[in-house]
Amino acid sequence: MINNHFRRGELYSVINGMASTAVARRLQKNFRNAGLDITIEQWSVLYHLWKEDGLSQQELCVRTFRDKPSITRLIDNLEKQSLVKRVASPTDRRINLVQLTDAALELQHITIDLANQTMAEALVGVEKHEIEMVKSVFQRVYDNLTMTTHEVL
Amino acid sequence: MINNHFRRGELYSVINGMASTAVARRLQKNFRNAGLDITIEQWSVLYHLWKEDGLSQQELCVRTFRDKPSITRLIDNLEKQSLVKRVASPTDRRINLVQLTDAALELQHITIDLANQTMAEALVGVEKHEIEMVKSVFQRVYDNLTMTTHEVL
DNA sequence: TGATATTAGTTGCATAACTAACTATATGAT
DNA sequence: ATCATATAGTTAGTTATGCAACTAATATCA
Repeated sequence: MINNHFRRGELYSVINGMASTAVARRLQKNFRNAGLDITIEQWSVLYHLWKEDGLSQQELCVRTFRDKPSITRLIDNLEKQSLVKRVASPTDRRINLVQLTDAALELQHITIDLANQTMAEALVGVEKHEIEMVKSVFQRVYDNLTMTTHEVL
Repeated sequence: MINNHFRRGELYSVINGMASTAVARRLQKNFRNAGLDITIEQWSVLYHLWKEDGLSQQELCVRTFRDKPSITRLIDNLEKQSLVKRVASPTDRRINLVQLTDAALELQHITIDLANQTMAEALVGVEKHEIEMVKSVFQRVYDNLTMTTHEVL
């Protein structure tokens, strides 16, 4: 019974443990070795802006699964490094549109190559269908938790 | 080609994104709602001590995938809350053995139940064999990265 | 034995996370 | 038009993470 408890308790560490920590650290190290002075968290924000420039901070919260203060400070730090700038929305002055600078556009290909390379290293010996299954499981986990959150609130 | 890049880049967010964030937040919220004033990181340390009490800080680093300063400060905070105490090893005075207090022993069943309950919510609609596959994939990812780390260093 | 290297743990610094409380702007109801 | 409410973003406080540099204790070996 205790054994059963522990086995299930370990599921948390599976989802939130060794693999994600190891991948994050390796990606950060690969950035650093390439002389890139950005964190993976900053990179993940840039990543969404490369897909669609000029997103609001609120929209970045949704897409990166972060809360508002986290995005505020990530944008602060990205702005310090002149990688993005905040531009007030012309139609709603509450909204900051976050826009990439030329410096950030230059980082795109290098960093995405590094991310691909890192994931390739990480996924040696993992089949395509296994990756799809992990994605699908995680999508269900996310849906389970966010849907019940809304119910509960 | 850019599309291909982006699709692969997204793998990082799969491993380190929505699902793990959502599970961590839910577990933390469930602790809080139960009046438990510990963080999930503190809980993850206690979890390993419940399995084996009196581990050294170094051993806790290995088991929780954290670096030494992280463990130092987690133990600091756990000690402030009187959940663990540091005891110098009798055979090697460099080593701190971390021992659970009675207060921590009392938390064990409640928090493990909450973790089980949280994982049960998270895993609704996920088959046992899918969980096993995720575990297996993550183990390979971890091995890939830690083995090449040692090679490289 | 004595110099050197290794190991365990701590401290300082920067970034990031969550919560709660706040400001400013916009929306809606009366 | 006005007052209440909702939304976008910021600030403050606590905890956590990673790296680098440090101290203290032990191990190695010449």
